This record gives sequence, structure tokens and C-alpha cells, in this order.
Amino acid sequence: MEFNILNNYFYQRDTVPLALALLGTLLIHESTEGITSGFIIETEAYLSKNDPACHAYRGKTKRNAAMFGPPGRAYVYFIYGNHHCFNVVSAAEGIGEAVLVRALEPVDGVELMKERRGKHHKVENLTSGPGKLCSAMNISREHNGISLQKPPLYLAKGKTVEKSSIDTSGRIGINQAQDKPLRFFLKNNLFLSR
DNA sequence: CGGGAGATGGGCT
DNA sequence: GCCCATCTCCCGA
Repeated sequence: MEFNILNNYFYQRDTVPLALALLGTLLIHESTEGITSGFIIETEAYLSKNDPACHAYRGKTKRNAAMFGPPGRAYVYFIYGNHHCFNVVSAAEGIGEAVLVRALEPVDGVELMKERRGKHHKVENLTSGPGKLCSAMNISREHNGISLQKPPLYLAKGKTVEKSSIDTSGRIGINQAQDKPLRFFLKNNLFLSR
């Protein structure tokens, strides 16, 4: 499937259009334990300007440095002492924007996801949240800053998404700029975070 | 079933 | 010390 990897051109657009374009694409992790993958069904845009919820809002630090790298790389951070969140870096190098991936529809490696997340979980609960999907896909800080255009972690062309099947809302779990309509998701998908 | 609290650790206000 | 782009468990209904 590597011939369907999304290349540099895919990432050459503004962050909001990229957050929309990422819906339906396939996120793949070829780990030593096996391959897991899933369609991206929920994203959030985090912008450099007028967006206090964005980690890059107060400038570049050691933690958020990957956000300021070239687009098409990963920005992974650790939160609440337990969880990782996976983002696709967007905008030109030096700007500091990214798209948070909040939920996946599992495709390959469902059994491996269950082993990682806990066998008692239903399929609908494996990747229906940013922390959950990182656990199921085994994505962690070691992936921070790496390219998403080659194995082991990469994005590939997925399923076609009609504009009419996409809905928008405020972003989840933030205390600032909750009113901004920067969350995008596939309506009625079983694997949404909410 | 929904709401609330605790877990847990890194970064910064 | 307090905050945080979260998850899970436990409780009451």
C-alpha cells in the first residue's frame, strides 16, 4: 500500500482545509508487533494566530518545537500524565500549526489494538478519542517530529468523503476559544469520540 | 445511562 | 503549585 502514501503536495494547503482533507485518509503504523491502521474520521485545527488554545500560541518551546517544523510530520505530546495525542503538522515551516487526530475507524490490526487497549473493549471503544487511538496504534513521543511520508508511520489515500457527510463543531476539551468551529468529523460514524 | 472525581507526570501561567 | 487538545471507574438513577 506504500504506493498510495500521501506526499508533500498533499500537505501544501492551509490548516483548516488540511483538517478537512485528512478526513477519510488512512493512518498506518508498521510496528514491530504488527500493522495497525484506520481511517481518520475526526480532526481539529489548531492555528498560530488568535487561537489561545493552540500550544504554539505563546511561541516555540522544546515541547511544541515539532509544530514549527515542515508540514507532513508528526507532532506527538504527552498529556494528563497518561495519554499521548497525535497531530499532523500543517502550515509552512516556522508557523506553528497542526491538526489533532481525535478518532479513527479501525481497518487493519483490530486484534492487536485490543491487546494494547484491553481485550474487554468493544471495537467502537478502541480508537474513539485522541488518547485511545495513540494507545491502540502504539503512537508515542518517540514519533514526535518524524515524517509521515514513509514507514513506519504514514498516511495513505483512504476512502472518498462527500462534503455533505462532514459536520463541524467547537473543539473538545479546551477552555479557551471553545466557540471556534474548528472540529471536523464524519457524521454518524460509529467511532467518533462523541 | 450520565456525571463526577481521581490518576498521573511534564511543562509553565 | 497549578494547569492540561484524556480516560476509566464508580456511583446513583
